[in-house]
Amino acid sequence: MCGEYEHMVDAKGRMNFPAKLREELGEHFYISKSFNEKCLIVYTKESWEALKQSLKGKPSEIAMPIERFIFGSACEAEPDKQGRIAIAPALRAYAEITSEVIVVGMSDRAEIWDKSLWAEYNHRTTPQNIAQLARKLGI
Amino acid sequence: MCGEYEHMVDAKGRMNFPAKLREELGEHFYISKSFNEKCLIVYTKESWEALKQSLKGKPSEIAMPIERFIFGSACEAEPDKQGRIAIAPALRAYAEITSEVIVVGMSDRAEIWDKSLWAEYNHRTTPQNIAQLARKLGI
DNA sequence: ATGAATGTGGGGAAAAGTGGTGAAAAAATA
DNA sequence: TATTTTTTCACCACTTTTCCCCACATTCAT
Repeated sequence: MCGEYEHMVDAKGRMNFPAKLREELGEHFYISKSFNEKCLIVYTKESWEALKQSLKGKPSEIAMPIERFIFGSACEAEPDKQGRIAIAPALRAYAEITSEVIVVGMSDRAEIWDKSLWAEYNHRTTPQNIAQLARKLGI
Repeated sequence: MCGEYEHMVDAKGRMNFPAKLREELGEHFYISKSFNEKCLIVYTKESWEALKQSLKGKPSEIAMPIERFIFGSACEAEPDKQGRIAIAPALRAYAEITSEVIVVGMSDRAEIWDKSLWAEYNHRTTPQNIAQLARKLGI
C-alpha cells in the first residue's frame, strides 16, 4: 500500500477512496483518529484486530483511555458501488477535514489528511529530519 | 546492476526503463524518494519488503514519519510492453525531473536523477571525496 | 547492409472519480 | 397510530483520467 491520492469530500460527507488502496484494504475497513498527528488512520480488518489484541490484558488505567480514544470514535467504512465511503462527522471534525483530502498509503495502513494540514506537515518535516530519524534506526 | 542510462520523460510522465536493469529488477518494482539526495530510488520487490520489515515494531514516533516519507510518495512500477514506467507527479516534483533523466545502476537498486542535478552532483563529488570516504571505511 | 531489439510518440478503450436524483427509512407532528 | 416531513443511503449517468496497445524511429549486432 503506497502513494499519495487527492480527493474531494462532497456536501454529504462522502469521499472517494483511491481504487488502488481499496484493492489492498478489502471490502470493509476501519477508520479512527491518530494520536500522533491531526489525521485519520485507515486500518485493514487484520491490522484492526491486531490493534485490539495489543491492548488486551494491559493495565486498565492505561488501556482504557486509549480504547476510548481509538474505538470510541472509530467507524467502519464500506465503499459503495462508486468506491465512496462516508466519514463520521466527529472524525472529520478531529482531522479538520473540509473539502480537499489527501490519502496516504503507508505499508499496512493508510492515513487521511486535510489537504492544508498535509501541506503544513510536509513543510515542517524535511528530508533532513527523515534522514536523522533513519540514522537512529540504522537504516 | 550497474551503469548509467539516459532517458526521456514524455508529456504523460512516462519514461523508458533501461532493458538491462529491467532484467535484474524483475516484472514489478518500487520507486520512492531518497532522503539523502534529491533523487528517486528504485527497489526490487525483495529490498522493498526488507525495508518494510526493518520498520516493523519500531517506536511509532520514529517509524511513522519515515513511513510517510517513503511509502507515502512511493509508486509501484510495472513496465508496459514497450518497457516504460509511469512516475507519479509527486515523485517527479521531488526529484525536479523535467524531461531528461539519468538512471544509475547501484548493485542491488537503482537511482533516478534529473540530468542537470546528476551533473551537479558529479561536479561536487570528486574522486578525492570518494577516496576520503573509502579511507574512513578502510577500503 | 539487413534484421532484431530497444526506445519514443500518439490514439483509443476502459475504468475511476464526481455530481445528482430517487427511493426507503427514520423522525416528527397531528 | 397514521400521515407528513426530513434525512440518509444506494444507484444511475456523465466526465475525466489512466493505461494499454499499435505503429514508427533509432540503435546495435551480425
